[in-house]
Amino acid sequence: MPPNDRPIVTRFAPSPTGHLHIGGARTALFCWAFARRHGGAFMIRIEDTDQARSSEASARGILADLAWLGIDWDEGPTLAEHDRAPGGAPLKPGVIGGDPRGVAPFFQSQRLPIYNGLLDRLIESGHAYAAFETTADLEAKRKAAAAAGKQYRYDRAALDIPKPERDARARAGEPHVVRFRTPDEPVVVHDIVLGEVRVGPEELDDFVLRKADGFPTYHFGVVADDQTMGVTHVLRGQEHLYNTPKHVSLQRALGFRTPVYAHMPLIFNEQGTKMSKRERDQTARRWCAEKGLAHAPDPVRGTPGLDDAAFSAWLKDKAKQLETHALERLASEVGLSLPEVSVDDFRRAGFLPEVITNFIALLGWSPPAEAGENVEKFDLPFLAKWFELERIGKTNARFDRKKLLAFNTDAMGGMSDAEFARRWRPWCQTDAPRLAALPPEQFDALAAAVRPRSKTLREAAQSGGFLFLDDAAIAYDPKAVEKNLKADAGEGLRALRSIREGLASLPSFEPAAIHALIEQTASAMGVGLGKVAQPLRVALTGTTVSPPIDATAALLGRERTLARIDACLAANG
RNA sequence: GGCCCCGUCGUCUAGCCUGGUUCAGGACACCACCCUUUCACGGUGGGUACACGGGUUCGAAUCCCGUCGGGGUCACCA
Repeated sequence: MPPNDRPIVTRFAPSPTGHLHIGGARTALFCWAFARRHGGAFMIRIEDTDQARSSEASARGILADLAWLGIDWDEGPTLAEHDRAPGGAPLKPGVIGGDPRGVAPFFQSQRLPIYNGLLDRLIESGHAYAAFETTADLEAKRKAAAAAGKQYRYDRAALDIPKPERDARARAGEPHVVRFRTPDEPVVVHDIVLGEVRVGPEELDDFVLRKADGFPTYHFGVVADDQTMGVTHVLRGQEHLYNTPKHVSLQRALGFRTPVYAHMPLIFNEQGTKMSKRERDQTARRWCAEKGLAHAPDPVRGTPGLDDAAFSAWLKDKAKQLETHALERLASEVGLSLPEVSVDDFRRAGFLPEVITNFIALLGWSPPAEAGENVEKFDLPFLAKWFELERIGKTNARFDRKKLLAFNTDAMGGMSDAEFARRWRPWCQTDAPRLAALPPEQFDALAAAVRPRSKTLREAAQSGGFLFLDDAAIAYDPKAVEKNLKADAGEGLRALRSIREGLASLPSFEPAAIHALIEQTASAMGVGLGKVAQPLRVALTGTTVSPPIDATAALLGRERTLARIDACLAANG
């Protein structure tokens, strides 16, 4: 299947305009898996031709996200070990990336001479020409076409200018773009996933190859680079299907090979629309509108990005997006959880990288029967062993966060306490520093107490929150107090006083001893365990939910446990 | 709107290419029960799908056509 007998080279070519999107991660994963499966090379190329939106920081972030997922590249920008996000998938130590075949640079912004050389050839052979319309001119023409109910296509007005004059004006430095003279012939694309896709010449217009700023457009950059960098297989989302005829047509004009194409189904959100960053703003906006908020909630009101003017403008305009930090501060302040859309969102939400790669691999792909009956849980080596383009489906997939969560829960449940602690620590270092600062023995004990009942690393961290309450000023949930302390003529309070005595004189303040004491207390009172455990839980945490109560008390230690019971008795007794 | 792609449980999918072994298998979600010191986990059981309509065929989820539905795309963004 590889064209000729060249070794397979796949590439993932993100444009560095933000975080790595979950859909992009799947594209990268499939490119990676295909290369691994066939002993080929996987390359990263940064498509930073949009000077206004691209940033080096974004490129580095995307690289770090890929490495975190466990997707390594054979060729491309290098990423040093210390630049990888903590807690990522195990990858060989050292530097990822490099240039074994000598096809660098990997940033398109550094390949301008290559594009310009190719462009000269194209202009020379009459396949491309300079055009001088401004963006405003074109916009007007588009509007006019729309008003007339007609399909807009570039009218080739520039071709009416005699070639010598065109070239002279371009040479003289008049601002212009270079357009491709699209041949008047249909193009048939052979796609591994979709089959043959035929596009007539009336569908293709003379698209731009080089922008007025001298940078190539996506179409031109891709075609030039895939050829010069020896790419054999192009895997990308179906939203690119219509670009492919353009690329094939260009390849012919340039005498280039056409790589094998595979267009993958799209990933949708719960609402059945494309997953995008906007969703996060929409979620927050909807919430604020429902609450009838006129300005940001007090603690965050007026903080950067959340001043009254910005907030109300954002609230009214669906197209507006809050600055990332502002949006997240707002959400965390009001306890709203934003839908995750980028890999980093998922990382911070406490998902494990191997779970994410497993899950997204299943969006549009499934293992062959030979790999086992109904296999659904698998790791990267499995994917590298069994991945085939032929098994990529055609139908768009909805991203089901509940299923992802179930996968993550299973993965955490399958870990030993020690392994969990080892994996949890780096996450806490970046996302829950208070926990990471705990003494190692206490951290490990907390990890063990919290692991079996947590679905994500973040949830585990939240479960440990009780440790950081002020012993003397715990906020008691009124309903919990009523039900567990005051009901039945203060039965809970009696249990609390009784267990306090026992706790004070317990020789060893270990979970097992505490557990035994709770049992004794309960049986002495002639009640079930819950009648003792729950009041104690309310006293220690203010709520009815916490890790196992014996572990909770042991983690707190005798002194703080007694202090909290006394404070509770004082406040509610 | 033009062009194109897609259409199996609520969701992700297996099966479709090479019609019968499938009154359609798995997973998540859901419901019920069990377990239980909270919250979770876990266990057992359950309901739910071949979009619709025509063909072809002894026989269709599987092949063909149409309808409807969903999506993509129509930039000096990628």
